[in-house]
Formats: sequence, structure tokens, C-alpha cells
Amino acid sequence: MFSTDSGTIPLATQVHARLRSDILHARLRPGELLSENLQAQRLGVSRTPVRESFQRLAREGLVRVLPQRGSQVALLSMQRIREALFVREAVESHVIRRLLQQPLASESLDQLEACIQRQAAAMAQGDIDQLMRCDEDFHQTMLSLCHMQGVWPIVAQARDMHQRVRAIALPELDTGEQAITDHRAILLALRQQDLEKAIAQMGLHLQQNEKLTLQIAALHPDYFERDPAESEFGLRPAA
Amino acid sequence: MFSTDSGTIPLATQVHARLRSDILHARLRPGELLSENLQAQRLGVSRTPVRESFQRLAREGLVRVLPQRGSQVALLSMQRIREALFVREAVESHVIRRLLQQPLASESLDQLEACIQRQAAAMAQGDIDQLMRCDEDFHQTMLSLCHMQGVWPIVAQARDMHQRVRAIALPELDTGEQAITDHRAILLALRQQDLEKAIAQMGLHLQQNEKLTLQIAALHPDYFERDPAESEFGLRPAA
DNA sequence: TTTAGCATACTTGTATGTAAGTATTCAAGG
DNA sequence: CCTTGAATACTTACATACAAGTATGCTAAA
Repeated sequence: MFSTDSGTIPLATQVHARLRSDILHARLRPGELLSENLQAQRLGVSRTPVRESFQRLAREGLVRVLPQRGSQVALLSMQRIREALFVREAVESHVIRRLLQQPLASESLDQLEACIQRQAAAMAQGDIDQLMRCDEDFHQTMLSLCHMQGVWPIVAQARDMHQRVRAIALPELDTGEQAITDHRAILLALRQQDLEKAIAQMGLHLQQNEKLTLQIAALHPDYFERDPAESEFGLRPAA
Repeated sequence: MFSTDSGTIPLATQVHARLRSDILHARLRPGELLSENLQAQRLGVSRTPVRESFQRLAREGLVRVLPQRGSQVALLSMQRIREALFVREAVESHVIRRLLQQPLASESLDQLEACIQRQAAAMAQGDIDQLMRCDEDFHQTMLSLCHMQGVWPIVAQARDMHQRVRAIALPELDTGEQAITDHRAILLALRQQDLEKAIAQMGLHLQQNEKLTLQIAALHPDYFERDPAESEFGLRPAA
């Protein structure tokens, strides 16, 4: 599956990227059982790099490893989704504060504008993957504009939680149109140097993910962990 | 070194905890060379769990693995420290906002009060480790008060960056007294439901870490990465 | 029919052997 | 003296064998 000498990229990294992509695109569904042996065979490598990638994915919250029992694609969890939302709101609104503290070069905002235009173009062509990459670019560019590029992995990890939901929702519930509108609204507020408005727009943008998640949770309850406080007293009388 | 059957905790986890502690306490100094073989011998286990722990530590930014060349305790970096500060400011000020949005039970604040008192007791006894744990408890308790306990790993990872600096600074530059004063100020502002003041105090508290880092960077430049923008044009005329 | 218990086929955890890349050292040649 | 290059002693990356825990399902007994 993977070439033994693909440039100099370690097999574990390649396997990790592949599995991560499969999970984020919901080609591997939440709860699906994995196995180091199985994936090793499927990808044509030994267990070692597969195991290493499982460990990484577990740390990212995408895989759950149960010692001596097995591994599975991590189930979605409303609590985790909310926490991811919390982190993104915290970081990205802090980014906006930092950006508007100092006079903002208009060419910086043009970078964001360019992201949005590429995003719109991707949607026009129906290229979903490209759409997602542009959405990613927008948020990553905001970070780099205030010289906090190294924070991206944290935002990215939180974003992955939401990405999984969007992948399941596509194309029925989430056309990606809303995201473009939201980005434009954020950019407009930034151009106007309206701090409160920009933060509010960012909050609304991110909260779309929670709404979407609630819809998905209704459609696919089997993809979700049963959260402790979710059902009041018990789901069934005697089961 | 480690018992083969310590309860049910995997060796890789034990090794990871041990090495993480050694790095955070600066018993392993920044830049110090590691080696899977060496650590495996030192800890009395095979290379496998050691390697796995290296991978985890690398993900946490505590170890740097150079393929086919070696591994080292990650150097400190002003940029990374600033990014960690950024993340903590973002998340913890967002916590304060969330806490003060809704009426706050006084018993919740009493939990924070208890953290501070334990912290003061630890300092009175000169128990540095306990002091650090109490400091940790304070911040973790704030998270759990707004039901965002799952966000802790992110704060903790950022905190680890600062923890390493404090460990090097102890006991000369950082007695831990300032932290207690800061925590009291934050708690007072919370009791007064003064949002802006609480956030400002939290900001000041966290910024202590940057100040401390600058002092340490002056004392131990060899513990730090040479950041690209740090030296204007070149360190030496012709070297 | 039900239940206890064991054989079996999984799983991940760990140890170890092998491959391949890199730095160092030291000797030989200019 | 300086440069070049090969031998050597490292390093991590990967494959594989083995150990040990867990679920499943069959069998046999109540």
C-alpha cells in the first residue's frame, strides 16, 4: 500500500495520515472496530507503525484503545464537541482581540479575503475537500497574522471533532454555504475594527457546529456515546 | 526499575510518567541527549515502551526526535512559551467569562479558596512539589466549575512549558509566593463578580511566566533555541 | 432448558532482531 | 597542514515473535 521509500516520510506518519483522513471523512464510522493486525494487513505494513499511529490517534481523541480488548474509532460525544467548541471560541476570539489591539495592515485582511474567495470557488465547483481546506486556511491564517502559528495544532484538534460531524452531515445538512457567509461577516467586522461584533460573529460561526451536531445526534444516535447526564433516569424500563 | 506487574499500568505509561516528571522538574535538562537504548537500560525495560513514551513526549513538545540521529530533551523556546501563554490566557479568561455569566454558587468559590489555602500550607512547609500540585488544582478546579474538565489536557500542556521554566528558576527566582497572591486576587475579583478585573488579574498572573522566562533565558541561554528573529543580523562576524 | 466451565481465537503489550541512516574518528594522500 | 574517505559505533525505523488478558462459543452436566 505504502511505498517502503516514500521520500523520507516514516511509515507511522503515513499510516497516521491515512487513518486520520479516513476517520475525518467518516469513511471509518464512529464506533467501528479496528485492530492493529487488520489495519497492518490492509495497509501492507507491519504492526509497529500501525500501533504507533493508533497511539497518536488516541491522543487526538480519534481512536479509543482498550487494552487487551481492541480498538475502535472514537464515538462522538456531545460533551467533547462542546469542549472543542469552547476551546475554539476561547482561542479564536482571543486572536481577534490580539489582531484588533494593534493597527491591522489591510494586506493582512486581504489574505483572509483571498481565503474566502478560494473557498467560494471551491463550493462553486462542488469540491468538498477543497472547501474544507479553505475553511481551514481561513482560521489558520488568522492565527499566523498574530504570530501564533504554533497554536494551530490545538485549534486543529478541536476542529477535527467538528470536522467529523460535518463529514457525516454532508451533503444534506451542511452545504458549506453558511461557513462562507460567516467568514465574510467576520472579515467585515475586522475591517470595521469592531471588536465586539467580530467576536460575536466568530461565536455564531463556531456555534453552527453545535447545531449541526445536535441534528446528527438525532439522526445517528449510534454514532454517539451515551453521555451520563443525557437521559434523566434510564433509557429503558428493564433492559 | 519498574515492576513488570504494577497493578495494570502499562510499562509505556509508567516510563512516560517518569520521563515527563524528570523533564518537568529539570532533572533532565533542556537539550540533554537521550537514547532509546540508554533509557531502556536505565529503567530496566525494553526499547519498545521507551520508544512509545518518546513519541508521546514528542507530541507534548517535551522531547525532540531526530530520525536516525537521536533524541533530546526539547530546548525551551521563547516563541513556544509565548504561544503557551497565549493559549492559557485565551482559555482561562474564557473560563472566567463563562463562570461569571451565570450566578456563581458561593460553595464553588469555596473550592477555589480551599486550593489556595492548601497552596499556602504547602509553601509554609517548603514542599515545592505539593505547591505545584496545588497551583495545578486551582486552575483545574476553575475548568471543572464550568464543566469543561475535558479541556484540562490542553491547559496542562501549555502549563508544562511554564512548569519547566519554574523548575529551573526555583528556588532563587521563584518562591511561589507571587502565585498565591495572584490566585487570591483572581478569587476576590470572582467574588465581586468583576469580570474585567478577574480577567486582568488572570492575565497578570499568567504573564509572570513570561517575565520569569526572560530572566531564565538571560541566565541559561544554552537551554533555549536560538529563535530566528532574536538576533538581528548574525551573532558573530565570521563564525 | 439452563448453566458452568473450558478450549479457542482473538486482542493489545512487550521484547528482540534486523535494516538503514548519520556522526565521528582516524588514517592516508595531496 | 589540510582534505578526503572509509571503518566504526552509534542512532531511530521497522518487522516479528512471544506473552498475557479477554470475549466467544461449544460442550457437558444439572
